[in-house]
Amino acid sequence: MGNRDIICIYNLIQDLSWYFGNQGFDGTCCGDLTLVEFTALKKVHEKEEIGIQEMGTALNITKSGSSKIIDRLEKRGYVLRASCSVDGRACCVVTTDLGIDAIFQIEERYTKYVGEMLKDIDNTNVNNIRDVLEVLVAAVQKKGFIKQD
Amino acid sequence: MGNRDIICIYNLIQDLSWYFGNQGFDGTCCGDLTLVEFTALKKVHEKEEIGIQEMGTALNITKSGSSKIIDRLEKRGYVLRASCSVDGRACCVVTTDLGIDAIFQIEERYTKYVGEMLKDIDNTNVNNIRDVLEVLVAAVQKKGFIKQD
DNA sequence: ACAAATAGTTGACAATGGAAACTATATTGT
DNA sequence: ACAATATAGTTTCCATTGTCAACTATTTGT
Repeated sequence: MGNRDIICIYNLIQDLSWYFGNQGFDGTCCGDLTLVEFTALKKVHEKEEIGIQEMGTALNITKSGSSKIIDRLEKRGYVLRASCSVDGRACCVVTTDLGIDAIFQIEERYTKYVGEMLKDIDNTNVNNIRDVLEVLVAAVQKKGFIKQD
Repeated sequence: MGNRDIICIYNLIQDLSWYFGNQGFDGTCCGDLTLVEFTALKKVHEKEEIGIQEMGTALNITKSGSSKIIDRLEKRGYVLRASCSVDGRACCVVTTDLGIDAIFQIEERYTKYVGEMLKDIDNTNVNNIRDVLEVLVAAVQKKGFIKQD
């Protein structure tokens, strides 16, 4: 496994990420949400219910930051802070119907973009792309966030 | 080409991007630089010399933002604003040796991370990963930043 | 029951990037 | 050639955002 290949892979991932990261948008990124807000919303939806701190950990954000992101989502009516039946200190954040709608709409927009992006690629290769991305995401999730040294 | 595949691919790219984007770091992301600063530095290096506005366009940032990012890089001694021989209004931003060093060091750190991440994957598959990422990056660059509507 | 730990909130703060006004140089039209 | 306009970059003002640390309210351990 040549080191050059790895450097190359790293650079490609970073290039790709730029387009799907904070700066990769003209105008608003995700409807009326920022990328962090949208990512948080998706995470809430994925987990069905989630605590504030758990949310922060999942997104690599402090619990204080996480609390404020949930504030913003709640203000727009996309999530609710339900109280947790087993622990009086904790929140169970859950998505509302409006929140689920928002996810679908934003996903649709992105999917349109990705679809156009890949329109000249045939089925077999699209499957290969999906498989490779699955491997990469699994690997990166297993390894966790990039630590300082 | 099923729509489900596309949604899936989109979600995977976004997941992957999170780890290589702004939030995907514990502590500082790129030595003493932020991700935007590092990306800008790499772009200057790649282009040999680049104007402030061109930089902004490449990164999808306003020229005002771009100017400030270059300020920060110049303050650390990583780039220089040279005057442009053909246009007295323009800057030719160029990297210094210190800047090139910084790129190498940061790249090394990331490469170590990616190498560990992929250590259980054999050569053939690593090549496949590289090829797929090349296709994706080419496609996304061709399509450009995600527009509103 | 009391001390320590934990979940979440809040206020103060620093960093960052955009909009718009500004300076200086280039280009264009007559 | 010269006035008008366009363009590259800078700067000021501003809103947004996320962190730190202090705080409240529960829960857990002994």
